[in-house]
Formats: sequence, C-alpha cells, structure tokens
Amino acid sequence: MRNDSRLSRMLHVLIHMDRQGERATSETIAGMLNTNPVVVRRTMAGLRDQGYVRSEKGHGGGWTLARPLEEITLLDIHRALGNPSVFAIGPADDQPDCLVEQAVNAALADALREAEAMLLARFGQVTLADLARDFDRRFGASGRPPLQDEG
Amino acid sequence: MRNDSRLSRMLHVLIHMDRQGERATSETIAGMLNTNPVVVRRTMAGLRDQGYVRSEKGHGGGWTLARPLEEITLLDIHRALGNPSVFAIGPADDQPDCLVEQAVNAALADALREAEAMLLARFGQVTLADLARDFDRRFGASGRPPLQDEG
DNA sequence: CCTTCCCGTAACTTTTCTTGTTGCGTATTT
DNA sequence: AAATACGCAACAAGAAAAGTTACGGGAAGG
Repeated sequence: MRNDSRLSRMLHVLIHMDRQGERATSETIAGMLNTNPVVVRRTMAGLRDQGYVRSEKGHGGGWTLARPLEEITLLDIHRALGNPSVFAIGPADDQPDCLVEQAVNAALADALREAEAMLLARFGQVTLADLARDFDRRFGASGRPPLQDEG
Repeated sequence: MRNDSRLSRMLHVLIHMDRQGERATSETIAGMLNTNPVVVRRTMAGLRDQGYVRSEKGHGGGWTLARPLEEITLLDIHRALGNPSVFAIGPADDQPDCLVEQAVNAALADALREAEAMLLARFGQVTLADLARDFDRRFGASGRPPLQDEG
C-alpha cells in the first residue's frame, strides 16, 4: 500500500506560499506537486475550513495563508486533512465474538494508541516556522539564497 | 485505505493453535479467518521460514507451533510478516530536488521513526503467552473455561 | 456587459494494492 | 493407488486513492 503523502505535500506548499508571499492558484500549486488543480482544491479545502488558508474566487484569485507559519503546527494540518489514520496496520474483525481475537485486538489497540498519541503530541509541538528554520539551517549555507524576508 | 490486519490475524491463529494442540490445516484456519486456504499459506509462509511454525505435507499434515508462546513476541510475528510499513502516512516525492520538500520530509521522517521505534519496542516486549494470559484475566472468570487444557 | 480567470463540486475514470481464486505439482499417509 | 495437504504461480476481483472531466458561480478588467 502506498503512503498517504497529503500532509507532506501540504506542508511543502504552505512553506512555499509563505516564502513567495503572492497569491497561488490551484494550477500553480498543482504544477508544483505534479498533480491536478482539482486534487489541490480538494486537499486544501480542509485547510481553508479550519482557517489556515483562504481562497478567493475570480480574476486574480487564488490561495493565501491566513495565519503566520508560527501559528500552524503539523498537528493542525494533520487534523485539517481529516485526521487520517496514522497506521497501516490494525485489528482484524473476522470473528468479533471470538474472545481470543478481542484480547489480541485490545493489546494491539493499546500499543497503537500509545504510539499515535506520542506521534501526534510531537506533531503538535512543531510549527511550520520551525520547518522553515530547519530549511535554513540545513541548506541555507549551501549556495542557495536563504529563506529570505524573515523579518 | 483499509488496514493490514495480518498481524492481528496471525496472533489470533497462533493462540488458538496453542490452545488446541492439534494440527491445523490451512483450510481449518481459513474457515476461522473467513478467508481462503491459499491466503493462509501465503501469510503463514513467513512464520514458517522464521521457525515459529512448521508445516507438514500429505495426509494428516497441517500446521503446528514450532515454539512455545513464551518465546514468540509480537515483534517476531511482525517481522516474520515482512516488516510491513507501520504507517499509513509518509513523505511525498513530487520534487525530490526541492530543498523545502526535503526539509519537510526529514522532519516527518524523524517523528515517524521515533514513533515506530517505540511501537516496535513495545511489540518486542509482549509475548503471545502474555496475550493468552490477558485473555484469561479478562474473560476467564466470566463463565468460560480458562485457556489451559480445556479439553 | 461580457469576457476572462479562478474556485467549488459532482461524477467518472484510472491506477494501484491487496485479497481472493483456480489450477497444478509434489509430498505423505493409509 | 487413493486421499489429503502444502507450495507456488498466475490470474481475477475488489476497494481505495488519485487523477480527470465537466459545469456552475463569483470576481475583476476591459
């Protein structure tokens, strides 16, 4: 099964949007992600509904950030994407009445719950601004202009 | 995407096998999982290769446990199933050369790696015997015979 | 106005992954 | 030899995600 990369994609897009400052159309973004404007609208819809970006219709319209990157965490975006399941593995429900199966599933669910809580907690502590800073630290000195206009 | 429930299924099967003691055919197991004997063989193949179960061909053949439940951890089975990806979310590779994408993916990969390590560590500490004991503790007193040689 | 640009949404198609299925070979017991 | 089981390859079916097409509506600019 291939991984759901929407979170990664959206983070990528938001940081670029912040950097460029200008309005981005779905088509521009689609080009950046090698995908399709409709897919972009579909994915960004959640972020808009949660108030992280704004969309404007009509001539000159497009997408803009509704908040500074400092105020957006990875968890925020994860949730705005609909809290997709974090795990690829899960319980079986072949014999819901089988007590052995119930015991197995309960044990698995415990472990998964704990791991998920930890992951989401960590997502909640990282802002997009942190990622942008990471970017500078990792690549800023390697011949590229740094993220710029951070001021 | 639906969850991969092979781990759960195999744990379920192994505990039943221990309990019954007898040889189980792929068909019997398939019946228990509401699936198909070929699927069972496919899934059990990994466990056999790692020495957790044995298969015997021919008349009277079938599957048997090759080790006591005390010596099999959830991690063992997870690995025997081919170390399937634990997460449903992952990095995008739309623009592998984009440094922003790289930074985003690096941050995500860190968090995922950590959560996975924690989950697998926990899997490594739980044996199938623990699950069987869980079973007894949770359900044994509720009118059902306990796990051991209920024959 | 009215044309152009751009998002919103529904419906449909394509792709991809997993599971399920069929068929045949081979080993083992009776 | 007949019956029973696994091993394996190849194929079919099903489901989920992504991609696509099509059309409607709102906003800006000539």
